[in-house]
Amino acid sequence: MSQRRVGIRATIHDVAAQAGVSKSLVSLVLRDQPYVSAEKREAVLRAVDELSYRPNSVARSLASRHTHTIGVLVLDLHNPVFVEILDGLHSGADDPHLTTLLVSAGGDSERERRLVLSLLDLQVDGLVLVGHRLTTETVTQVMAEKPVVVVTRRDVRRRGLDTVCNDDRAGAGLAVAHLVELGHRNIWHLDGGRSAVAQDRRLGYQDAMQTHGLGAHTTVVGAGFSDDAGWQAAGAVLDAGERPTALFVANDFSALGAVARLEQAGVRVPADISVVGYDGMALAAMRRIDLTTVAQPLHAMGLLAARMLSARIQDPTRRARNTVLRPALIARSSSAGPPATADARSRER
Amino acid sequence: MSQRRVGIRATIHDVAAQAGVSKSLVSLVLRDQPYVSAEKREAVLRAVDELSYRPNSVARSLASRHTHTIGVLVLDLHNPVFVEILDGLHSGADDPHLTTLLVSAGGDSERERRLVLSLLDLQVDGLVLVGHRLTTETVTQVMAEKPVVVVTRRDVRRRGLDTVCNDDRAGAGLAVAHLVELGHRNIWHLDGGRSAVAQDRRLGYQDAMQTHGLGAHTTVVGAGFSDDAGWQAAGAVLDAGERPTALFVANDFSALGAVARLEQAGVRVPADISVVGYDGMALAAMRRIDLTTVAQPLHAMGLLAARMLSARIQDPTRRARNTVLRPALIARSSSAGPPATADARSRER
DNA sequence: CTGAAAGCGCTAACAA
DNA sequence: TTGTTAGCGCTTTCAG
Repeated sequence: MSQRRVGIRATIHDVAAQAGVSKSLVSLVLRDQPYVSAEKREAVLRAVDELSYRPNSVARSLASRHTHTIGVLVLDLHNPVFVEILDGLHSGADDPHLTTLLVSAGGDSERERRLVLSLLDLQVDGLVLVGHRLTTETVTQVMAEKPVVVVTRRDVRRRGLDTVCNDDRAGAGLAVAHLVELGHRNIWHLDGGRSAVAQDRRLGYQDAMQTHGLGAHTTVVGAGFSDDAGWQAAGAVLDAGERPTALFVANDFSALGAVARLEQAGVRVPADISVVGYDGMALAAMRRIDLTTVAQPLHAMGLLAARMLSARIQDPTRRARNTVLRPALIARSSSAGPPATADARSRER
Repeated sequence: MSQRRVGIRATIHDVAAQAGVSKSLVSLVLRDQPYVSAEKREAVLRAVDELSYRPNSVARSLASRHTHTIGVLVLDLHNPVFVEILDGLHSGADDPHLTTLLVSAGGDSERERRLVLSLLDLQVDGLVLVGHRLTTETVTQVMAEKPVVVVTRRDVRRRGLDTVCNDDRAGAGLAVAHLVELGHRNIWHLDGGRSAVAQDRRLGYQDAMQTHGLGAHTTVVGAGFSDDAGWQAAGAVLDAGERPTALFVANDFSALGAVARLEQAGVRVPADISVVGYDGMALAAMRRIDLTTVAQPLHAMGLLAARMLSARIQDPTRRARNTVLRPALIARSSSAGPPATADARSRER
């Protein structure tokens, strides 16, 4: 048995020596190529086992020009929405020979750029951007090197860029329809700010209000996507002369902040004001929270992104698709009918 | 100007040709080595720029035997506790030349093993395990190849394994002390199950109760680390003949589940029963939640792990440390004094 | 079926 | 200072 220093990995060379064959033969066996005699194959496998040999994937990549590795940039690991997309991504990339490398810069554009370039330098076979703050220029540059799929954003439009999103406008429509169906008419929107996603949800809200003949009640209060933003905006709602009976909030976190503010002011949810969020993060289903929300098909989005990427890696000439998935409303205990008015109460008798 | 096919990256060879120097000279310039004349350096840099050359780090690693890359295995990205540790890790590894590769298998031991081995095959310079479900055997095998730091677990004890944890027993003591100080005597514990961490917190609770002369009230209800586990266990508490005035729960998620169950039964928190969690995840600070908790210094733990790893990469012979950080109690609105008894009320006059 | 030989793109002595 | 020469560990023709 050949003697090796501890801590130093055996190489294909050691295995070849141990098995009494050539390097190439070992390589063939390891890559499951046909045309290797049973005896030799067995000898090689035995040597591999004895030496606990594992191929050096750096060397392998250098020679073979592909790494069986995909890189994933995540905008923000603190946001469960993205993490749930990652779950889908993992189930769509469950080939045991495929390694998924995650990277995140917490939304810092410059750091994101560096990380993505590092991934490229590591020769990943493709990239998934689960949300990002990259410049259009950087995205273009990256696409020129490797296949890229973008999830949740569709504002960066480039020929050849695959995207997976949910239909934010339609989703906002679902929220409004749900509330209208419960009997609400005075429905306000706490918006998400200036991002493309926030804008779509706002437009969806406005459209839907119009459609339901509620144009006169359309009211947008500036908020944001954070707990705190929802808290502040709800404060503004409370200060308004006339109060709505329902709030459609741009995302779940903000909705939670809004609920907290309302309850703190003694306004009951949903008895006095109903609240509907957006995203459908698993957290919203927690018993303590139990928020009605428009759920994006997060898992499906991740899964699809993984499939689109591998299709593109297989066939780089494949035509890029912009896939838009339909969200679904999940009714929970933060929404109910509007408080009965004296008028309504008398009619109920 | 040399002609290259699109989509194909320039190599050091192209740069050398373009600049009219040798490959080695380019390499020297790129690695900021001294002893390169200003003119040549400039010529190289210009060529690099013109060709948008970026070194292939796979080739670089193969030749130089190190990758400037560290691998991080995360037990569960859905748990904010781990994500907050990651934040610390990133700030401790903020060298722009260092890339941190994240990998997660959602607690699947076998997949974790494969991922960690992949990372090793990619020749990462070191590994951080932020929670893990690896067997002791796998950890030992991994340590034999590269420096490893384990965060949050200290049950796998190996010479040469660095670990960073918080002091769970002391933390449990803080929770009990807080409640005792508020006037509680009948304090129960909803535990976290059989893991080493859960056990430490349980033991810490039991010790502390003893210390405060409350041994007779010591009651442990089996629960777990999830929202749902807390919900169930709180149900059991409600069904008990005599009820405690305070609950110390094994972690924040479980505590949230418990609070939800109590409130659903009309038991007010903290008016009727106080609840203290453990971990100090940022989520617990959300307005809607506002949970009193024993906070681990998550950021510091991550930061420290990063520093320990780089120290170990620098000097592999460095003696391993088992660092235990002190947690701190954060009082929020889920804890208050016990409900005044008739007796106490009369005394208050 | 098997082995020899030529790289993959870069670093690292060693000369010059 | 700069260029030449060997590899790093593996894959991949191409003979045999």
